[in-house]
Amino acid sequence: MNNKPTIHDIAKALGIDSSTVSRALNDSPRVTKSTKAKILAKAQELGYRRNMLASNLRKNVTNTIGVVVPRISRHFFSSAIQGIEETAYLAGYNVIICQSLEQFEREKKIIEGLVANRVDGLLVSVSMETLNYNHLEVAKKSNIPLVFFDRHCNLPGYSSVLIDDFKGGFDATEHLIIKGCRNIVHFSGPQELEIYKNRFNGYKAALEKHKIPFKKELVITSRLMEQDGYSNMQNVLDSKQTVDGVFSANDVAAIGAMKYIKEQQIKIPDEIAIVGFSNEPISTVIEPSLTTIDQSGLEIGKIATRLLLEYIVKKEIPDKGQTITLATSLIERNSSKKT
Amino acid sequence: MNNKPTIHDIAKALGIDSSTVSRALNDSPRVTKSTKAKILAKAQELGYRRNMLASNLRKNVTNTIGVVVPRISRHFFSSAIQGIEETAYLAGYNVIICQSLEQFEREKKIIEGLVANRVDGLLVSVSMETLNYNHLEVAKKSNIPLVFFDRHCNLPGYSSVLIDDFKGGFDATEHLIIKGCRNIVHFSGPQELEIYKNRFNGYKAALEKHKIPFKKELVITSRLMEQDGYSNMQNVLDSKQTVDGVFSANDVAAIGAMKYIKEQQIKIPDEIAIVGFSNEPISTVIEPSLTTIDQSGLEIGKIATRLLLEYIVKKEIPDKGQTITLATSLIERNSSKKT
DNA sequence: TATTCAAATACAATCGATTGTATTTTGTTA
DNA sequence: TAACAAAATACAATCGATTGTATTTGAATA
Repeated sequence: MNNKPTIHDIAKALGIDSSTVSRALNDSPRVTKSTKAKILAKAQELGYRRNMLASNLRKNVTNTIGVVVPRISRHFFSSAIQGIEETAYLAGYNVIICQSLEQFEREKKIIEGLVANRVDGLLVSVSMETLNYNHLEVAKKSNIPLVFFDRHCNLPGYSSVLIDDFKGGFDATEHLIIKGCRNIVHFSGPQELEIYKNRFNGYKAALEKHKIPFKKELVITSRLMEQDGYSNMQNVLDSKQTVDGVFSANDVAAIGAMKYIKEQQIKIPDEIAIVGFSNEPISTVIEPSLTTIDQSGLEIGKIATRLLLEYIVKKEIPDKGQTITLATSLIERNSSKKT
Repeated sequence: MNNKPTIHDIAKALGIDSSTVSRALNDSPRVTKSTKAKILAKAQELGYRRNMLASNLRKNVTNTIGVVVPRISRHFFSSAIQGIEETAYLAGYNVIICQSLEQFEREKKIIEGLVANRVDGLLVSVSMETLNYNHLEVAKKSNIPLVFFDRHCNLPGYSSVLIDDFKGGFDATEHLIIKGCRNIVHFSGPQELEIYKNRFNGYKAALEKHKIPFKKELVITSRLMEQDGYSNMQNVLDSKQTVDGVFSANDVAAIGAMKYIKEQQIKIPDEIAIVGFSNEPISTVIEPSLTTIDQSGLEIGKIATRLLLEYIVKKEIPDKGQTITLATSLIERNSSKKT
């Protein structure tokens, strides 16, 4: 009772060979229907469960995809995970979800662990601290295909599924300009991450298009937590800059900024209009509701998984990766609804 | 290049036996320092990574804990996961996170998968659809210890780490009563789940203590999504009931209700006061901010993991489980701040 | 009934690491 | 230097399932 039954226990109980049991449990045509029935009944009776460790070791496949995201609690990532799971399960794959919590060391350990556990593929959205890519090369050396989604590394030989951050940043900024803003603060994230660089470039391009001079003192870089948005806003207002608009590279920091602005009795959007990025559910709850850039996590997850599964099935990692870019859309709400 | 190096490759390259390599890589005292150094260097050179499948199969241990939650995007669960991960990593265990999305079938498949992959233990918070516990018994039959957290099943032989839902429900309701409410609606969840039953019982007990007659038409059961809160509120107001308070068994439904109430230009808290449950971050963002019951996900995760690790280390599943109940606290915010 | 061939099943190696036991090597002592 | 204990290493079985090959079984045909 203590030890879990194996195919050998079933074989012994029926006086047959374990290979036949294995084939029966895998519904092989090499076993006759009647013995299959006997084996299945005995398996049921003994409460047999296949030991996937042994099976995977022998088959050198795990039917498992490892997913690494910065934080599962972010709506964007949890919907990406949902897209990943849906697609993976349909293809018969399991998914292991891991969060780096934006820490490089954790990310590194996680990837080493997933590689040691021989996942068949990896879907990665890197942390804000990831400047060095050796831990990712480990996967490649182990012949494990890796697809980036959303937050990628600019490395040759990897595929990525991204959203059009440049366009998103551009649209957000231009929206504020059209609403009449001329002094637009931008909250950006670590510039090592392509997504923040691109959103920032979109911001600059929109200013340029509308002949508004770029002022670097209006760009504040942080890790974009709620507290960062709050204190960034405080700093920029304390510095006596003229500010009539804020484009934050994520919603969470935008909400932090709004909390500070509201405390100061400054009117949103009339005195300062605000646009966020990601369309977190919280952006519909805050008052005024937050204008933001929508990015479909579900879709990015599905597409990235499909791409990864292609590589897994073909058993080959392409020499140069492909990049798929998904469109974003601006969702106008009250935080920018100037007349 | 195609195949990953094994201990045998290292052994062959150095002209020694693979058992020595294995011992060296595990830092066994049975291997001399100089050979250890040679082996480590060669392992490094070949890019060796231990195959955990083989190792785990042989050792009959995976150093992995499986976690099943309804939804990773809920703040309470993502902080519980953080507590679980912290505790587990310190003890040298990995964590596999899975979400049932409140679906029984998914939960069943997930648990079967985790059992087949021979996790060393399970931490489970059941879905709203879980009425039947056979899939959980499977774990016990496989000698895998299982600890419930937050949402448990009333099964003998399992340990649980819970919060004091009765007290939480009682406090929430009494708080509304003290604020002067006499017609308090309660949004409850599926009664099969102990947590909702207990919150409901707390609600009834508070009414009773204050001699307010219980009216069953003021209790509405749903799955407590935001949309449910919205339509529950609509229904109860349309039915022309007198309502001056709402105690929702979670924050998300409370927020749905608030959206409807605000649309109807009814004043919160003066005409209707509201209390939620869970202290989701969103409850500080909505206006008025939501009074709620705080439950520490981090703590519940840590304690449940410690308990599970005890069972894993002792290699025994106790005949009768223990139940640990954590205190809750009411956080008063503006949605109930009547004068 | 003997022969043949296909279907069903058994045998045995294998996946990669671990570990108890056996053997060899090393260093120490007489 | 021979003898011996201790240290270092080699041998071989094992974890549980899979799978190519070999053998047996059984049915059909001559």
